[in-house]
Amino acid sequence: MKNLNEVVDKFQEQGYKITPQRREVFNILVNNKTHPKAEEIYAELEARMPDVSLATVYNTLNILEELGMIDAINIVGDDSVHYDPNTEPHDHLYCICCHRIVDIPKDRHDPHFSEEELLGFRIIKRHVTYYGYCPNCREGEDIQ
Amino acid sequence: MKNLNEVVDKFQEQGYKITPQRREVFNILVNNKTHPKAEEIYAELEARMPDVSLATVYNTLNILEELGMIDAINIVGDDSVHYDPNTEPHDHLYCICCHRIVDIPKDRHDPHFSEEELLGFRIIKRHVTYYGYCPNCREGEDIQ
DNA sequence: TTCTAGTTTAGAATAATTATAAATAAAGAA
DNA sequence: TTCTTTATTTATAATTATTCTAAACTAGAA
Repeated sequence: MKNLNEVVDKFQEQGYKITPQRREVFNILVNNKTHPKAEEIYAELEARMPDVSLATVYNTLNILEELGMIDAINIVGDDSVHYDPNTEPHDHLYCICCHRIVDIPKDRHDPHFSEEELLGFRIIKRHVTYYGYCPNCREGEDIQ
Repeated sequence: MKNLNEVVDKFQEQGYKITPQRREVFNILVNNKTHPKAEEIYAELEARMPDVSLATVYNTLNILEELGMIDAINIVGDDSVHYDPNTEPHDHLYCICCHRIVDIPKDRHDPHFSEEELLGFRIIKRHVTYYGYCPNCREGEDIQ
């Protein structure tokens, strides 16, 4: 999800209508690096469209995921799904302390998976998440 | 969780009592390779102890996790937590079709992560999950 | 402008998990 | 063994994230 038009086109192409609510969700997600959950997107959306419903957010996210425009991420110890508008394969860092999710630049580590078969499985995608303490939360390091 | 005594000792060492319910949960988990969720453990437990409560299962699992005797796993598209009594670092394969989780033998792939720092994060653990179709579900391959 | 099918909305329903508080039982001490 | 203390179990209520429902609404084609 790099730009609005790309998403709008894909929606229309698939017979989904473009509503102001959906357009605003798209705006929130395009180039968003924060890996928000539905509730967070709803909070931001509600600030701009007071009468919007949470169900609409879920509905839009589900379609976006189905169309492959966002990825769902889940994190051990966090019971809501986070969404990532960057669907290029990349890994994540999660801070156990402040609960941030951070992208790991693709070139940065572990040359990325490219097999399409493993133990007889036909592989579709791979999720890699590192759990740890982010630079901010490491202050006073020896505490944790 | 390779054997009962190991778990029983650790519980007592930490001041937790050993009840028949807990002992039975341990039995279900020791050497279990199926990555069960609470509900599944409860079903098996109930067959042996009809009056047991689901809350006891959750309570026991939470302590086991806190003591590092099992790991929680979560899977995109599956909203319950699965538990892995094998706490040696290893990766997972998940079948999108039949929802099985399978261990990837450690030697089998991707020499395992050993860094303890990445982008300023102090890393505690890493989760790697491959999503795909297992050998059984691949039959009639071109369907999916 | 009209029409229709898809969408939004509020609220109910569902599912996984945690919290509560009374009844019970483990395990150490007498 | 029995007593005592404190943790545990149980049933049930509460909570949280998400999905469902059905009536009201609207995008977009004709």
